[in-house]
Amino acid sequence: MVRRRAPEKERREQILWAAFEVAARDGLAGLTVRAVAAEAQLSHALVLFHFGRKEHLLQELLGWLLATTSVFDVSEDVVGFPHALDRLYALLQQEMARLTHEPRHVRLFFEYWALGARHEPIRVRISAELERYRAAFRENMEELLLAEPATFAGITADGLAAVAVSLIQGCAMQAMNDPEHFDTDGYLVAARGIIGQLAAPVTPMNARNSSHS
Amino acid sequence: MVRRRAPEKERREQILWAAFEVAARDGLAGLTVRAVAAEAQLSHALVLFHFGRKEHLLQELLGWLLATTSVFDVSEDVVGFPHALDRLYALLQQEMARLTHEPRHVRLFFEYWALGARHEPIRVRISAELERYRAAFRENMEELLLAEPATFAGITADGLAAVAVSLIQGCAMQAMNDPEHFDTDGYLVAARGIIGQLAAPVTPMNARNSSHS
DNA sequence: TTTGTTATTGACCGCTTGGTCAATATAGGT
DNA sequence: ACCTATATTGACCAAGCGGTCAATAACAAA
Repeated sequence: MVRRRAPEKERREQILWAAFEVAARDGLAGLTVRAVAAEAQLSHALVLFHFGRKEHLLQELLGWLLATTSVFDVSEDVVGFPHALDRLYALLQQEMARLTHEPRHVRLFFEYWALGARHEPIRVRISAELERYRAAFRENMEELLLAEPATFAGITADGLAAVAVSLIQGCAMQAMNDPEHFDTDGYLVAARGIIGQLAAPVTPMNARNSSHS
Repeated sequence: MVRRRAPEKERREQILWAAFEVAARDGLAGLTVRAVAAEAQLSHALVLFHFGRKEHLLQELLGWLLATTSVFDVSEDVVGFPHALDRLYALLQQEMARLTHEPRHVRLFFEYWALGARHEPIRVRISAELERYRAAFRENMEELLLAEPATFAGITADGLAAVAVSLIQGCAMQAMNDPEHFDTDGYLVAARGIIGQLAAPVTPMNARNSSHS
């Protein structure tokens, strides 16, 4: 009926946003060309005109998701802390906060992860993103390892970074589908406590054996 | 063509197994009534005859998955160790091994988790399973907390159990889609190292400050 | 105004899906 | 052998899917 022409770039962004809305609401299973078109109030033929195939839309939505998600703005808030341990705390807390502020992005990421099992190009991109995620922690972990080489004999920075990523992913999985029953604060405290044991500077005050012997 | 009558229970199990094969191969998106029927070499009408609706098949497959998956046979191998920490090690290692021995079960569980976001009855069952999973660790964690209450001030057994579950889930997510690039052993060593810092019996040999001062 | 390019649409196609149903073959009790 | 139960099937249906295409409206350039 009412037709308004729009430049290609603008339309594509509009359609991608609509695709995200649909995927966030109905899951990737509900991401149909027609549903996206309805969300954007366009004809479904126009969506295919701009993206060629649904497959392209699916892949570009993943690109949009990875680009849009505010991953690891490590810069300002985190860098301030002098100690590596404090930066790790801040990093973890920041990521936990992101899980609760952008749950739809995180959830969609998990869905793409599952899709990646049977879809190689998507699997590759998801793996790369996870690797990028670990890399953001690795630097920090190397500092921790250097501080106390004897304690961490045999442990690699990669291993520790992977563990850090697990802490975030695992919290997301347990909390997202059951937010009122899962104690996110208790989780954060426990995670922080564990990390604290990792590399707390050894002084008489917090030395472990002060409570024994 | 060749028709053989089978008692209801037998047929249902046959169909459920076929459903698992299909879901493991093609994902829940590929779990169609017809695909299951083809896998079981039956007509698709027969599948609907025994399960009524696809919805029922989907739910019963989840039940089958949770029942079949060899979760937490804590009994024999683990109970043997006298120290809580060793039992925790064994538990973690056992679960890690399960991830690699039953990857299809684990992957399907993740897919049900994602589906649970828009499907309440499934979400409820998944949440319950995760809770059950945490409970298996909680008992162990309480022992650790009792051993050194000062070190873990403010930390709850629930929080620690959730962290333990995260270690397993996170490892699965990072490793499953990228097994040759992810260092599972390094992960396990790191996780074990972290836990070791948690509550290792304090002796001159492994006391942390032995490398300092 | 005319012309040419392109964004947009509705109609259409072939295919797959979940689900129903009458017809039929099978087994067990008598 | 007959009869009743039910397990099993192929045919059918409406709905929704991705994708194609000719027709058309909007816009910029001439």
